[in-house]
Amino acid sequence: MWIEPRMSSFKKEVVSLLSETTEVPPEEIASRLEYPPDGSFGDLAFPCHLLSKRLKKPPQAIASELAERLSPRASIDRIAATGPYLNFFADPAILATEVVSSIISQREDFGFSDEGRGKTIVIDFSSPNIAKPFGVGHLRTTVLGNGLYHIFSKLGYKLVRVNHLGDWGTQFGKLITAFKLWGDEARLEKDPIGELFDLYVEFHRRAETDSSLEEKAREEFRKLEKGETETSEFWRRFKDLSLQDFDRIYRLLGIEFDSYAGESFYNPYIEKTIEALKSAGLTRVSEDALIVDLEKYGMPPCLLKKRDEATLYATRDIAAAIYRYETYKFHKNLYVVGSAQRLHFQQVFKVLELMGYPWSKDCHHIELGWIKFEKGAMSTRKGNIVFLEDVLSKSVELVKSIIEEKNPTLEDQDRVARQVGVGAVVFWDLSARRNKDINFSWEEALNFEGQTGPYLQYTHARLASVMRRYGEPLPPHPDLSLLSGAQEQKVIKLLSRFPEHLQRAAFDYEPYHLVSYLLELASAFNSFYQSQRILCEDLNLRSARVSLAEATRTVLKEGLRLLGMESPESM
RNA sequence: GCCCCCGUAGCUCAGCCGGACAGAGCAUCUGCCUUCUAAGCAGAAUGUCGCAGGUUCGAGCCCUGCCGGGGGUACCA
Repeated sequence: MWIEPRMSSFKKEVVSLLSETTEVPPEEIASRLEYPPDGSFGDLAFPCHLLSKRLKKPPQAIASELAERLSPRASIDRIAATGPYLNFFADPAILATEVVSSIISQREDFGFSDEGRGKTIVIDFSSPNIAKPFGVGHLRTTVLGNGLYHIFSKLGYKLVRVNHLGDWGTQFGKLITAFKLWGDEARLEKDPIGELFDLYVEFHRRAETDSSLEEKAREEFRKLEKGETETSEFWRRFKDLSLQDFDRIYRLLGIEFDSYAGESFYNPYIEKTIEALKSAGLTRVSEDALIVDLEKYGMPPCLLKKRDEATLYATRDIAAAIYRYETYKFHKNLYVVGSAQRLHFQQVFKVLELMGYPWSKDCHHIELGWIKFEKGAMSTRKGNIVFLEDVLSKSVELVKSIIEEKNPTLEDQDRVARQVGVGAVVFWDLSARRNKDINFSWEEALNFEGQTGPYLQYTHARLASVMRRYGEPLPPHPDLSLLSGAQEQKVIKLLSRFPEHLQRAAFDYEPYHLVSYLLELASAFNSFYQSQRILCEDLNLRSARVSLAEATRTVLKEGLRLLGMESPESM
């Protein structure tokens, strides 16, 4: 059960009041409290169905009885029964003062927690395959992993971002074979990824009719694993060229890694790992392959070595997990990888458990849905793929033309276009829960209206603009109790919930929770903005509203940062 | 065959632990820029929550079966 670790003083008050009178433990009360669907019902609701069995009374009676007995205190303004619900209303003045002033004073640290102090989380994400183009399909793991990195960091954890490059395996045998047969040296220099990609597609096309190619590829990979010079040279070159290409994309997205230890990195640890498995009596030979039998656990066997002695990715993942524990002593070890690999990770984690590692339970596969095309799935092998770089640059171009049309005098247009263009694509990817398959369409990924990244960025720019117009230091002692209007209160209530949404996003490994929260916040603010003037005549009210605007700006900006997006000051 | 995920408005998706009338955005239609950025706001319209049973005071949510889509199921990752 998810227990919310931090509460506003209003919620604490409600919890303790209810707990005292009903003798239900505070934790249970806290976990049962709901936000009413509509503000007119109240700010927090306690469903009395829960007590109805114990007290042998209908919930409606319990609610009205409790409403009679309980008296409001401190930050609780009013208590009322509505049907089976007991509704609590927060004191608007106290709430406004508490929330706005704490955001103003804590600034971007608002929502920070030290729950993760002294704990390390290893997060494996992005992990593209060397020598293949970086497709939109790779966006999910990259953006989601980066989001989780920011979110957990904010909760005080120390994060180790690992880019587990796919730089090993039979695919390199294929590439080397193809390059030897049909490679174009000059083109490799000029357009490395393009050349390698075409060779890869060519290989698979020809392999359909020529089965000797697959055999040649396996032979090349065997040479690579043995460290033969000529083969290793090819590999090294392909890898370096690819990394340069990826680096360009990571810079555009503002993503960094702490380690690029990919599959090849663990090569020296493989034999040791296999020996450990053997001496633990876990392995056996079956159909000429070395396996760990997992039938007892309802899973197919975990393959460690193929018939031809070459290793598989399960072997490398086992070695990598052990390495990561020994190196980082992680509290959690996360794999942000497509759900297609679910069984693979179940097998790997089970093998680690059988090896006697108690930390195997701290390894989690953060499953992701696919990015699909209307016309069937993407496949690198078949060559139908949309390059992420094309999507990003198209988006940036489109933003540029919109700026020219809407805000031609804007300074630093290229920079803003990049921030907004990239932000739109990043946000699009985060705009559904992570295990959902999403369809790639240019129209949707490059939409800038409604629930989109640019909408949030625009709201931020608008706030920044108001603050510029205000042009003075923040008022030192605003009377925040003046923020009693319905729209102001709605924004304030949402601001107060930022920490819990953050917490929930971390708990579920689901940045989407943060996404939907930010949309709600932006919408509530825009609603307020449209109907009330912030820089109004009444100076006391102006001070209070400016403070509210600044608090909203702070939370929006910080939220966007956590999602890996920038917040332009104007756009 | 077996296992897993998904099915909610024309489209894309929310719906927290079973709880108040099933909600947003896009698209469509109607208003609002001489006042803080209209990439915005206000409003209208749109539903057999895949189908059939069951559990429950109460089911979009839990259980069973079926239908449809996707994925996995020993030498790709």
